[in-house]
Amino acid sequence: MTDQPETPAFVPADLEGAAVAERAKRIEKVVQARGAGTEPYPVGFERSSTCAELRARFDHLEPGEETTEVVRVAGRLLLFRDQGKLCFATIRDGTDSIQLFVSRSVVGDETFAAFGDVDLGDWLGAEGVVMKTRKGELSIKLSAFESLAKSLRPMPDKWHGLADVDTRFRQRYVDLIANDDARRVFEIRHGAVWAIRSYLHDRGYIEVETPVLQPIAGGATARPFLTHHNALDMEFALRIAPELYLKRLIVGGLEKVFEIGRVFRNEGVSTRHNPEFTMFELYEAFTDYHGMADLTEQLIVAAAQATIGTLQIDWDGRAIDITPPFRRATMRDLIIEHSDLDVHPGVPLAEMQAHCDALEIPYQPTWGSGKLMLEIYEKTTEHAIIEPTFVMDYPREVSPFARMHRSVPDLTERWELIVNGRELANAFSELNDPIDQQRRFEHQARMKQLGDDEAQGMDDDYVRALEYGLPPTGGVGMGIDRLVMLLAGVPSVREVILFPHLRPEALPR
RNA sequence: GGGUCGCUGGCGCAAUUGGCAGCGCGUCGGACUUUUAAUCCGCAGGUUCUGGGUUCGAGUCCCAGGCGACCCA
Repeated sequence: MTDQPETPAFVPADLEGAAVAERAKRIEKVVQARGAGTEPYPVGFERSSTCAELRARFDHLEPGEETTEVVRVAGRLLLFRDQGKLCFATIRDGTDSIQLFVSRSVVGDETFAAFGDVDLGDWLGAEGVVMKTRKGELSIKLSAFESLAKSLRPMPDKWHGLADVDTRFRQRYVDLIANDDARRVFEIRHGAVWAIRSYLHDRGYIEVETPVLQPIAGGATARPFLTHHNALDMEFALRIAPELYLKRLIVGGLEKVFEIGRVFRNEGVSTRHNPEFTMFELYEAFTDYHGMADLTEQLIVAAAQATIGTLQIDWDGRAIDITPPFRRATMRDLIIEHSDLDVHPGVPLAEMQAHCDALEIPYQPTWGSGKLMLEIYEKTTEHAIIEPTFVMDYPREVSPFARMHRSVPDLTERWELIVNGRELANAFSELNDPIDQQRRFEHQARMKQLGDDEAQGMDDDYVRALEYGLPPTGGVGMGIDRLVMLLAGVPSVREVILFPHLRPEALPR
């Protein structure tokens, strides 16, 4: 420590005007506290209880009742109500909040004056007996307190909170301090992930971790982030999906595996897309895409019940019922419902292109009828599906890892689960014929050569794994972020990611 | 990538046709021993995102840029 480490000569670039003065004033309090022999950032504080524990234990007290139990609590100062010789302060810890009852006649003039010097946002440790005020508010009757961490920055508006979305996401710590809703969303997120893990653990699925750095980014259609391994002097991609590694594990005899992990896709940032997001993928031998649909329904129900306790969801002003079974309908039938067009991959290309022209859908000359069918579906149908619906049987052309349909040519055994017009999950009966897989990789490689930079790269080792034998397998992937959006009822993926990616902050000169 | 909208004290928001930049919270000072966004009195705090332009005069109109939101591709 130097002689005057607190000297406010350094002013952070984001501060101007009154904020600079406010910060300087608080730094001065730090200096004065140290001068008086008190450390504003002490090494620790031994607390006896959390706010939630106290509320559970002493909720029964009558208004005006006082116990003799001395407790020690710690929390951030949120509200301060000064009554002259008596003041009330609300502090919050990670569990709940509680009121401090601070009387000059109880704590003495010196401590009372010191307590008047605290600022909203400070972390405080408090000691006192548990009581209820005459108005019935559970409180700690303060006998002593100490600063646990002096806050140098002013809190946002105590009533309106922090509304500026830019600041909310860039300074999520402030958002979490000020906005109850922000904390609620991340509690739901935790609960949903925990519920999924718990449900699967109870049924014998094992959780694994597979490489994030991959020589070939496969298993999904997306542009990867590329990076360089110095020692090996080779390029790696950050994974766009764990899929191909998880299926290698099924080959290895792990019959029920899943992974919850970050995947990376090199695309724009928007309300719906973050370049890194959390994917849940699961593979299970001796089942198929119907089995995956049953399981997915159960996982969503488990996540909902563990977090919001209901299957009736209000998503952005729209009522959605997620009570299973969800509707299951083929893509072909759904397109007929929403557009009166009966299209499928067997329709001649020229006819499909004419449909696209009529719908003003742009397309590449290399695209076949299957890809055009998907385009027509996305344009006419997907956004109109509100209630949870498994859209079954995707064209083979757009499903390079799904197994051929057992009875309909040119289709695959694949579904996507659509809720409120958005894709929530995606599943297949997995392709396990190594010769077929080899051909599909070759087709993808040709598309890549023709300029499709989202086409799959050839993965020889994956084909080699299939040659050892992948048993009949069902697989499903679900976007955790989107599931949390559904459960929390929020419209933007940024609301469910603690630190979403934004353009670099523009600081004043 | 295109279109529309937004950016005003630390935070939340006003400002009629282009005419003295205001209010609430917070800060600072004062009153108050059972408050609940405490209340009451008073003070301070602004290069209206940045840079140009039009004008006697710009938060407001025009051009360019930055960041964000919404819609479209």
